[in-house]
Amino acid sequence: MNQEPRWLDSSEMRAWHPLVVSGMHMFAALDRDLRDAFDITLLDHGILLMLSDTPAGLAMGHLAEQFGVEASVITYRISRMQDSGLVTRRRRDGDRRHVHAQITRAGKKLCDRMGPVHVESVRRHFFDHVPRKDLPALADAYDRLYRSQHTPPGEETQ
Amino acid sequence: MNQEPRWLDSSEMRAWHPLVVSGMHMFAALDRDLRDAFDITLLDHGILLMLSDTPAGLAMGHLAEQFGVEASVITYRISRMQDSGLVTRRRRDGDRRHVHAQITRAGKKLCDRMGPVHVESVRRHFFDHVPRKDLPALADAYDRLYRSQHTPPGEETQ
DNA sequence: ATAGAATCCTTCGGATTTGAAGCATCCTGC
DNA sequence: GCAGGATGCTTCAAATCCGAAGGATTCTAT
Repeated sequence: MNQEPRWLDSSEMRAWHPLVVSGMHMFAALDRDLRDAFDITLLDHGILLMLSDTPAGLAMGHLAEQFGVEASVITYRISRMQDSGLVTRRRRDGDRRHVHAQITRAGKKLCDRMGPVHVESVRRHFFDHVPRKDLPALADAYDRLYRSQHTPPGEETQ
Repeated sequence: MNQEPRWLDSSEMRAWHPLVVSGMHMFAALDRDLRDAFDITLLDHGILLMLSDTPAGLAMGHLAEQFGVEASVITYRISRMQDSGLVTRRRRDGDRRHVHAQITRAGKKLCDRMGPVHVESVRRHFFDHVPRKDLPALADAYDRLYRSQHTPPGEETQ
């Protein structure tokens, strides 16, 4: 225990500082653009997008785990979006502890309206500044990161 | 005006979805680890780190721009960290509108204590899951992104 | 069967973030 | 000089997020 920490080497350091700073910057910018145009949060946008891919609905806990926020945040966000008519709550048969959030027709409609604006935002704050040649490595790296986050430990197939 | 939006092609799409979702997830995890261990926010940690590299202090607005948050957030955070004795406010000679935040000895000390814990967190939530071969591309991409964010428009050299 | 633990969601108080409004200081053109 | 605008920071109300506590449902071991 209490070993010498595994400090970053120069190669990692060179990647890390810009990644964390410009990452925070980028997420803030995407959030601001969505707020300005649609009065909606980047988190809400992500939730809606995920729900629009899953018409059967998703459990609250699953959404919380996806984005790494507390369960109470999802409860709150789904309630607000329910007030706006974008999603509904539903208890499916089976485990009655689960509550599934489901997108409504209005929610889908909003998603469609947000698409073009958001994709422009994504370009302006990310892709326009990143050379194409780096994309495969980015996709590879984040794909692995994604799987590591969303794979229950001890279930890595690979 | 009002052209067809520049949708993401398949290569971009494959990079984007994991990037945004696991990015949010990762930042949340880093934040949680720092809160658990030091009762401090990822943003505060970033501010302290940046101030520890600049003993002369930095203007509030400069910090806000770095992380892409509202100026009022910096005012609030610096006030709280001032209450904890981690930073001080100082008006330098010259433009008396500027207020410079400056790290204290206690702030530096906390930075030193956080270092080993945070670097482990960074490894666990990022580098441990990203192959080394992708690092150069990541560094390149985020370096360009960083410069695009922190370069006043019309001042791009090269 | 049933008690106790585990899981899933919600509620609630406190802390943080946002965005608009306000104050002080600096710059510009006259 | 000096009025008007621009810039930098702060203040304030409202929205959001966190984390602990609570309620309901399911699982596990006897």
